[in-house]
Amino acid sequence: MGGTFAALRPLGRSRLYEDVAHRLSQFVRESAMAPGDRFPPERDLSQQLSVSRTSVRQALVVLQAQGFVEVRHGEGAFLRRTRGFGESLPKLLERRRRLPEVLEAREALEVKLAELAAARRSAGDLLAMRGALRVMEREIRTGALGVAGDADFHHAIAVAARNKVLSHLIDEMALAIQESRVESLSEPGRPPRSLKAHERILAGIEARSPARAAQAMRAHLKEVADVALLRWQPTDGSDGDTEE
Amino acid sequence: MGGTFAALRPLGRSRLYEDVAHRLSQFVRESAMAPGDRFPPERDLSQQLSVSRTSVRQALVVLQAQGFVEVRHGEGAFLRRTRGFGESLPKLLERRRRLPEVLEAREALEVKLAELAAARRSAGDLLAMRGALRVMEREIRTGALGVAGDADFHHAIAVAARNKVLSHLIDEMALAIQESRVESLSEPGRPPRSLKAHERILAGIEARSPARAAQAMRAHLKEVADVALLRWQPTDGSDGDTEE
DNA sequence: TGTTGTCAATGGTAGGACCACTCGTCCTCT
DNA sequence: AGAGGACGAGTGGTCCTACCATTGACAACA
Repeated sequence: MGGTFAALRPLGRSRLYEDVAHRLSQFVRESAMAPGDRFPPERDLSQQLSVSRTSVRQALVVLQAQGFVEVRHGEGAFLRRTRGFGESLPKLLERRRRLPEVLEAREALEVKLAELAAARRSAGDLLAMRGALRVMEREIRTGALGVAGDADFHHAIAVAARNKVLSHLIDEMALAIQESRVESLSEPGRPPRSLKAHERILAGIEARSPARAAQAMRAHLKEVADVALLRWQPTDGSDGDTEE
Repeated sequence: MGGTFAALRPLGRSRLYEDVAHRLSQFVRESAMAPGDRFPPERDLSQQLSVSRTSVRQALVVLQAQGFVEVRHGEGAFLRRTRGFGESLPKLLERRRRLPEVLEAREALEVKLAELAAARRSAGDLLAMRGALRVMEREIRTGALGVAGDADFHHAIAVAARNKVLSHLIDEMALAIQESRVESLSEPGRPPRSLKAHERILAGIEARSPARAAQAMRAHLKEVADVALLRWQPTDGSDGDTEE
């Protein structure tokens, strides 16, 4: 195939509204806007950036969905918060190298979820968890990795924790976590031990012991992290981010 | 003023693209779409929903920014994940009554941040934290609550933790946390004790002791939660959500 | 058989028209 | 002079239409 030429890489054009959003984030910084301040009118932005109003609006719609701006009909668009303006989690997670950070965040959330689940779980929640483990067990017995049962189990815990905010946060990282899950369970001999770990977590939740459940979850994720990190550390070194 | 009539409440019209996004989430559920499946073309959706293509596109842009769909030029829009489809954290947090959930999520994240900060903080990070506490101390001395210094301190910890994913998650909740911060510091006698708690956290981070830092943060947030919850519990009872 | 050109399907952007909401201004009536 | 209301400019919300850009499939061709 010969050499790979950097100049001939895919060229992946970004969407215009993303560029606009990026420009707006620059504007926020450079003009030292503070929360509550108003943005220039859409028509002005459209003209100054030489793009259609449509594109400006799409950018604003995104920024609003992310909670960075608030658009009020008849009044204008206002800055809500400055920190991390324009950065979205999906974008952040798509850039690889994030593995260690994802695992740390996952631990923070899932340990708490397990703790809460132990305190609040209903009988139905336990049923869901047991069902998930049975699925995982059957998967493993038939030679599969057990990713489906694994995912179901953790999700059942999230449900049992009765906290939509935490559930939402873990869902936001779902794709990235799924990757690390597959990664981890692909390690020879890992699935059965993972199943055992899950059973210990379940035991803690079943016994309504937040401390035990949390501890078991922490230990479980610690193992996952160790397996995953061994694979990714060597490739690492610099961060890979494109800072300005 | 007489009685309040539910039928005459502000009428707050939602934006059309939000309705469209909501319809799409219904569609995802009812048609039992699975990740990877393709949505109908924009033009079709536009016609079937009797809205302009513009509105459909805005909805898709939002869903894409939230990581629920992936739109590929020339191919179509594809479902990425199903869980929590269409729900956004800002929307979730705007609906009040979320206080307890926010505090639980905050604890999960900040305890981990403190732990990581203790392991990774640089000398500069310590400077930032001390600076924040000095600001808070001066605020209190001049009769203010110390919210600015408080916020700065926690942010300095997030920076020192060197984890952009966790930082991003905490930033997403920044507004809601700020509310609880004000709430908490408004309690008579609270600011000075909060300052003391911060100093204990700083001591743990300074000593590079993740365990102590985490424990101090946990204790601090426990106090915050106790103060806040006493005020909100009475009003509580049902969840306040509008489930279908 | 493999290569290439073509075309239909689909998303991306532009521009203009018009509607809806907000707020300040100015006029009118008392 | 003050209160109330009419009006209009500014700004976001939606629609429509045309056209560009990318992709994938299929047919035509060598």
